[in-house]
Parts: sequence; structure tokens; C-alpha cells
Amino acid sequence: MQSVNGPILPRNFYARPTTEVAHDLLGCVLEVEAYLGMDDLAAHASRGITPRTRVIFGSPGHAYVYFIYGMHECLNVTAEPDGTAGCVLIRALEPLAGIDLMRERRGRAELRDLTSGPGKLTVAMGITRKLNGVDLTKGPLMIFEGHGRNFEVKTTPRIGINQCVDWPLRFHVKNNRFVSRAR
DNA sequence: GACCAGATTGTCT
DNA sequence: GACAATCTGGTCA
Repeated sequence: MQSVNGPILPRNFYARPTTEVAHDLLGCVLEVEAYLGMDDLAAHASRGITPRTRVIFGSPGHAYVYFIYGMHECLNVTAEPDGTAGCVLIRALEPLAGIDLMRERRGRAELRDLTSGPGKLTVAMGITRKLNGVDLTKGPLMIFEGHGRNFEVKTTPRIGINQCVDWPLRFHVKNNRFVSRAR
């Protein structure tokens, strides 16, 4: 796999408030949603620690991969200091490397269709629950620093939830053609 | 373009 | 047993 970006994001990038981590991930990825702790009823972590949510309460900078709707897997990164719940859902990114492989896995040629949604990008990148709990500062899955921040950030409510529907915790790069589309 | 229904299984009550 | 942080393909316009 070709490396197209700067250094790997360090642990202390993730050990901060979830909304800050979400906001600052823009530029590395294009669209994110923040899911907080006990007060955020839309977050899996609001139910407390279960076998599934254990990772969210653990060390920052790890992958939380969950299975949803019987057929989709979604990638999150954990935030907040160790012991505090918080994670960031990666909703969209721009395909930069391995595009042919992504097309093969997705069964689609259109570049915009490869990673413009949380369920899509996990398929395109080959991410499964086997990667649940892996350390994002070490690999095999990593997030690299972006190329600067000369873009406008758009903040909106989150998509596809039934609780806390008004909370402005979705962040994406304005006018970018690779972000997902709300129904 | 908008809107709708179906697929399919892990997780928790 | 209900429901879910989604996607796709269909219909209609």
C-alpha cells in the first residue's frame, strides 16, 4: 500500500475531547460524526460497558468497528483519555491509493461511490470486525496527518439516529463531492 | 431529482 | 423479540 500522507497521528491527538478529535480529523478524512458518553443517547456508549462497547471506554486511538443492519460494518476511532467514553464515526473519505482494489471490492467503478458513506468505506478498505480494538498508531490500520486546513468546515446534525437528533456533531468539509448524502 | 421498501444478523431487553 | 450510527435498486416525476 502506497503512503500518500504525512506522519501517523500520535496517541495524544486522540486523547482529547471527542468533538475536538472529530473536528481535527477533517483534512485526514472528509466527514465524521462525534459520539459522546453517557449523556449522548445516540451513542452506543450511553448503555454503559458491554462486550461490544468495551473498546469505546478503553484507550484512545483505537478502532471501534461494529456491525449494523445485518450487513454493514462501520469504522470509529476512540477518543478521550483512557477510561472515558467517546468515539468518532468515519463517514466518508477521499480514495487516494488502492483505487482499483476499492473498485473491485465495491463492485462499482464510480469514484464517488467508493467511500461516500460509513458502510461503503469499510467495504472499499477491507475493514471488518477483525480490526475491532486495533491500535491506530501502529497498524495495520492507521490514520495519517492531512495536508493542511485550507477548507471550510460544515457542522450539521448526525444522520440515521433517533436520539439527540438535533445535536450538531456531524462535521464535514464543505462543498466536497465525496461526502455522503443525507436521505 | 425525490421517495420507498427490502435485505439480514449482532446486540441487548 | 425488537431494533439498529446503512445501502441499493426500484418507481415516479
